[in-house]
Amino acid sequence: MDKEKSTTEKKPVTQDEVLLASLKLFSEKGYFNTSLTDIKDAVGIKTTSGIYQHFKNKQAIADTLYGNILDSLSISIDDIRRRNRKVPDQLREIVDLLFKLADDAPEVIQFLLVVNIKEILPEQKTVIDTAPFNKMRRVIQNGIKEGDIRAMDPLIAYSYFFGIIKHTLSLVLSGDLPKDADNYQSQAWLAAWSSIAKR
Amino acid sequence: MDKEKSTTEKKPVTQDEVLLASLKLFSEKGYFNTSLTDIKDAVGIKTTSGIYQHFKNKQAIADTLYGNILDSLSISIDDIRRRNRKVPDQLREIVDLLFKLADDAPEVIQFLLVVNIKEILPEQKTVIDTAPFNKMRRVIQNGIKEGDIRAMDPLIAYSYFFGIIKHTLSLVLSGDLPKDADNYQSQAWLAAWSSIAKR
DNA sequence: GTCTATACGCCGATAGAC
DNA sequence: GTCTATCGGCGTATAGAC
Repeated sequence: MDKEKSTTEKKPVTQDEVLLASLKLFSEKGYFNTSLTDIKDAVGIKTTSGIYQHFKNKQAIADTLYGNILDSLSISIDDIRRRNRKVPDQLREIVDLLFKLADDAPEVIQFLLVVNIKEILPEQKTVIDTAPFNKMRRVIQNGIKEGDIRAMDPLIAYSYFFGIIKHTLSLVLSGDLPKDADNYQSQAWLAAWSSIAKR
Repeated sequence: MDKEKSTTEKKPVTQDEVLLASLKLFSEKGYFNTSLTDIKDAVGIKTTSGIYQHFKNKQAIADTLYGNILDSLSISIDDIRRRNRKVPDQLREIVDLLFKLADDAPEVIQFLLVVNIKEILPEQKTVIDTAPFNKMRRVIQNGIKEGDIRAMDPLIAYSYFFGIIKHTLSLVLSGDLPKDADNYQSQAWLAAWSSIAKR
């Protein structure tokens, strides 16, 4: 369980190393099953003290982790919206992104979808009140206005569309769907889009 | 959910009282944010010792809670399948049940959907490997065989159908969708069913 | 920035009287 | 079955030397 580095390497532990190791552990075992001792081991230092150089406490790690992930997601979505004019294309690329992340950086998606942020950080905003998710809702709102998506409460549309996407990703991450996310993407996109598209 | 304990008994704390209080706390604050002290307070005894009369440890509480909920769900689904011959009707009634529970016993749905059982009980089966969920999958399999549902991997169909249902219920439970679950039911059912129905 | 050392609160859990 | 009392331990966090 402990990954020791028998090699003697100097380790200036950076903030990013701590974040990376924590993300991995949190997504594998859960926040509450991860102690600072675990993190310190994963990072390769002898005591937990080094961690406190970068973070006030354990919560702060989860907090910045969460913030970073949301920020990067937010930026990606901005980029997608800039590059695509039509709403269906925008949504399609967002789905692309999420499925690609599920294969390439599963910890990120795991953290986003499975970890219950309210339980860890009671003061944090609900996922749904964060920048990237607001942007997704705005995309959907535009889709309704432009007539690509059926007239309905945007939040409901969001719920259907991402319900299918998230649930599929969840089953992939848990291993219940055995292949890579990539294999389920186009089908899932179609189902999700059909559930809100004007017919 | 609970075994019938239909009385107004006096002081002695029953197993069901502990289960009920724990369910409430777990679904409100999360398993790890709930201490035995919290449970003992909720139950109205002075020390945690009483709890150990009924349960070996804290995990055992969550374990039997989980088992009870799954059992009762399983029984309900059996009942639904017995009363309805056609697959769409069966699914419709399952959705009925889940939405009704979300309004009448939100803790139960919260526990089922939001609580990550693997984090609490690493030895437990995935939700998807439990009796009630297997039965739901079997319903879907039948639907495919009988031609009501499109030909596809049953697990994928499950993912789409319940992705929409679960996500909608999640948003209701979190308060992001402001009204009672009841208000979103028929629309959600239609979207979920359309996502897998033969067209 | 990393170490040694240490503090200490909280929680889960047990023993034994009533 | 509930109480009093208590224990061990883990996990978080700090102080201060290097």
